[in-house]
Amino acid sequence: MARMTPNRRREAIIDAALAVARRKGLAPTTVRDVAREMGTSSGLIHHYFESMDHVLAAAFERIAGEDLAETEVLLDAAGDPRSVIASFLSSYAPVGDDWAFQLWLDAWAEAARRPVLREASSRLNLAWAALLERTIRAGIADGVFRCEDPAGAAWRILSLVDGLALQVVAHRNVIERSDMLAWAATAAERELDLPAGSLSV
Amino acid sequence: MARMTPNRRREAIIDAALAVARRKGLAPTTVRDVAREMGTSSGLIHHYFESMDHVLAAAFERIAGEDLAETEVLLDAAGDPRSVIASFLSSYAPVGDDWAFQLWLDAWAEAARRPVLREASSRLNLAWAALLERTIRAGIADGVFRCEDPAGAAWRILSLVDGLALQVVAHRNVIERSDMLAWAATAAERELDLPAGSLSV
DNA sequence: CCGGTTGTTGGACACCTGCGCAATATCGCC
DNA sequence: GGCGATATTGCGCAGGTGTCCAACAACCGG
Repeated sequence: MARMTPNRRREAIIDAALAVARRKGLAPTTVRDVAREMGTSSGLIHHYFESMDHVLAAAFERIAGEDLAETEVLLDAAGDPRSVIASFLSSYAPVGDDWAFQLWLDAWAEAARRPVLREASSRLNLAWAALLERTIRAGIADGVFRCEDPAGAAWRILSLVDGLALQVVAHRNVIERSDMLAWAATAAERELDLPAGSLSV
Repeated sequence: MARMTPNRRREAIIDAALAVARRKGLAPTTVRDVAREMGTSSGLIHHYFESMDHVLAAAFERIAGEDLAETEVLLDAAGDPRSVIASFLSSYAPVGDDWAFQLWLDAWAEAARRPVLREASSRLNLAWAALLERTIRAGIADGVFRCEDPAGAAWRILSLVDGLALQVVAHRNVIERSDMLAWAATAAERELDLPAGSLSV
């Protein structure tokens, strides 16, 4: 295959790993899968990554990091903290056969067995909570929200949304996306002392 | 190995599978692991189970079902719905190197790839939500709780607790067990219109 | 006591896994 | 243009996986 500079090749490997992981999940993605996806040999992957764990961690970090960055842009763009929370909730709710959240499920389960993945996953989860807390504090400063414990509220909202999304993705027939949205909105409104219905679209 | 009646052998296989899964998680538990744990040959397992997926699903169902049954006894024993909720929360919070909740993480992640496991997992999750809803309704009838939407409240409390426990188990350094307990109690008190602090021990 | 039913064995099968390494191909540089 | 550096190959290695099946052994009814 065409020779690439180390940086470009690293990115290409992560891209390929992500493409495969989107299709079949993080845990069952193998070296050979990634190589085939790239159209190269499998040895190449070990030339750039210490182990397969590092590849998977990098792939997961890429997609989760992108989602996080998008939401951060959203936060800086929209001046209104309430609409930031509202679109946070609706963007978090999985649509259709959404494999992005499945990657989170895989990451959480595999964290116990793959230290590198655990490191990435915990760092990204902390970043999400921090982002949420920042938004809440901004809303309090604006006088839109009222909340005694922004850090706790952030973790409660994030964990609730994780727990709900988990049901939607893992068991397709248990919770509807619309339930998730309604329930998450209700809880967030209570956390931030907003009038009922002000977070629903 | 000593010959057993079909029923006893089936149970023995599930016991052994569970013992292994407790140690290394659900996904990495293999036929040979279970056979070695039982002290028998691996062929025996396929004489009783259609596939390895069925073994794992049965093992998961056993442990999750037991936890559920224990909590159901708790509910029937303690007449006070508030103390039922309180002990639900504290029993849900993982202690130490608790691999029981790791089995839930594995089940949720593997649900997408193992239909039999998904079926068991979704059924048990529904049962947990139903149990919680029943407790809430009992509390409303007793005049202890006030809650407009018992079903929604049940799913919100359950999902929040799942989301928090997930952080405790998957990333050990992100959330402390004490945080989880405090945050879950706060949220549940709001859901059920209880005075702040009445669910903490 | 003997024959048939059936629990149990242990290895074969085909396939997959991550990883390492000598050989090869392709690049930039002098 | 040749040379050194290095990106890339392709396969081998040791080990793992679920599943299947002929053979063996223990039990139970006749």
